[in-house]
Amino acid sequence: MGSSSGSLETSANSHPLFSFSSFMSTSYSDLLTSADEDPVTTTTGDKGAVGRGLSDRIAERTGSGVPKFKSIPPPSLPISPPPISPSSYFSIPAGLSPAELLDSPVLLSTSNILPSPTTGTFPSQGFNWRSNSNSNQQDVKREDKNYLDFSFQPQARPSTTSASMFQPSTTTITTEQALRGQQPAWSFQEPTKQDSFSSEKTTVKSEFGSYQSFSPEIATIQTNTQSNGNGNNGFQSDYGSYHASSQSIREQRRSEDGYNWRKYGQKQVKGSENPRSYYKCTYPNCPTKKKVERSLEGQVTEIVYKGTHNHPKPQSTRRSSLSSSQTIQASNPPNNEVPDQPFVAHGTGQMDSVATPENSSISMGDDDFEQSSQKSKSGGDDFDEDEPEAKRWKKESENEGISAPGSRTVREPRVVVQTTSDIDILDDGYRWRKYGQKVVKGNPNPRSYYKCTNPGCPVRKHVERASHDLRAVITTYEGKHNHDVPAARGSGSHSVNRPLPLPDTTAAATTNNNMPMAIRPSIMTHLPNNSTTNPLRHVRHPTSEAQAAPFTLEMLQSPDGFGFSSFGNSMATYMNQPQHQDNVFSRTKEEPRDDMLFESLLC
DNA sequence: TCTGTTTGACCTCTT
DNA sequence: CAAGAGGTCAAACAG
Repeated sequence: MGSSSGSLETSANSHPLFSFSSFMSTSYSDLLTSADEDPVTTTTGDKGAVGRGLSDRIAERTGSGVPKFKSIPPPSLPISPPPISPSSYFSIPAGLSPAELLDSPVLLSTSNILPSPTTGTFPSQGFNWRSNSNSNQQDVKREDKNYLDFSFQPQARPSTTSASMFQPSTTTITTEQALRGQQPAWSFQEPTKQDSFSSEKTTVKSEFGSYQSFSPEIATIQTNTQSNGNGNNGFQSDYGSYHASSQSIREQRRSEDGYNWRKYGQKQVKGSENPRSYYKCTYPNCPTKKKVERSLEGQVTEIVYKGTHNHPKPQSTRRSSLSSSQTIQASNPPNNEVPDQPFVAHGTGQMDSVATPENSSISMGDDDFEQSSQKSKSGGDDFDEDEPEAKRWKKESENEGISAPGSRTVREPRVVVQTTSDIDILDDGYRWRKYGQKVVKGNPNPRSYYKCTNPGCPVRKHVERASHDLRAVITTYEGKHNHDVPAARGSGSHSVNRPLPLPDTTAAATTNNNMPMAIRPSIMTHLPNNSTTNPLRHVRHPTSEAQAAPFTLEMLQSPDGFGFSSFGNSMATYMNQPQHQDNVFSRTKEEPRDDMLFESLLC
């Protein structure tokens, strides 16, 4: 994985498997038709089927149609695309689990994705994201169906999936964040077309909103780790093949992420109209849990994982096409300790169709290909998952201000998908356990609260995105580590990549660009020249010598506009927020506001 | 009968 | 210390 984001982007531009510019400047029908006709976008290898509708292909392969799932929403839900609001970032289609997006290669695209505010992790994966329409939704406009048939081929990269490309312990990935990462993944062919892009942003949102008209169950995220986009490397997704497997609907619904979950509770949380459901992994003694918030439309609005699976992904017949899965995993022996599953190549729209980033494996393709994406121990998470403290989920989130209460069809589309593990190896080298999250006054963005997991260490920190610029991540430290930086887990290179100690936290608070960039090993693997090529500059955290009191302001930004610039532009556009290139290139101009932000945060 | 979901009650933690 | 909120339990229920 020697590919830097630069090379990736270059590749993407050279081979715009998915040209966002064209995407934005043409009708979706044209685009998708074109995309379908474009051999490059054919990732299944079944080129003959590409140009046809999903339902056709399914019908052809299965002799019937798209299997109906338990929770197929009413056909053609007349959910109009949410109006764009300043706080609207993205709308996950009702059927397309945000987690799927989250776990989809799109969101894990390396080139320009924002790292987790806490981990600074840059998941990476070349892929194709193929989302298809439901044959059951015959009344859905063809155009929309075509749209759902698009492919993302954000970047070209070697077919080899490096285990270290992934960060099993990566946590707290929000859809917002992930989606921003997604944007640049759409291979912006011509930065000069940003204006047109901007002008189309509404369309983009609308189109995504149109997802809601589809049954999520048919959404297929197609993953392709191949660089050429021909999808011949075996890590392919094919909806038809996937459904050709004769697994039961129930089984599909239950274990889209490869794990089996049992719902053990549901609560109506304050500040949200969405009920929160609690799930446990059904594997004996597996401590993994997840909680899922769904909108009234059934749209997943938040998913928070807790814990790490202590078992391999179930290899039961419940999984589709076991053989393929086994094949993949044979080449990538499952980490029993931390099964991986970052991607769900084919989603059913069920919230179960998600993968825990910290335990992810690639669930790819027609045969439910699964590939342990993180075989290195860089994210091995050798922590004790069962320790008492991990038993709690403390105030994970309060999403007031995130979703607009009282409105079903026009609720704030900002979907926050959080995936957390109990303990994170953050990019500062220390291990942190998230113990809470809250939306604080003055900032609509939730603040993640972490504490150092080292026994007796009092250090805590909280991380949040600046209200004025989501690319700005503010990390506030409290206390001083009474221990050294823990040894890297499994990766000898980890220590090498440890963040450079900051002389003091003030420096950290004021540094924005060109700061030493601490990148986790996995990142390093594909961003060898991260200091210059990585689009995201995540300022280092203070070390044990410099955390006594302080606040650290971390800014995610691109000093050179490389990669990230397109990200910034795209994101700003996508978010429909007036933060364009100025923000991208002139972060320092906002520092005064950062001070103000701090003040507000301290209140 | 089994498995999973629902839901009210209870527990724990934070404020 | 109390109140409120979130998380979990477990009996009842459904398929």
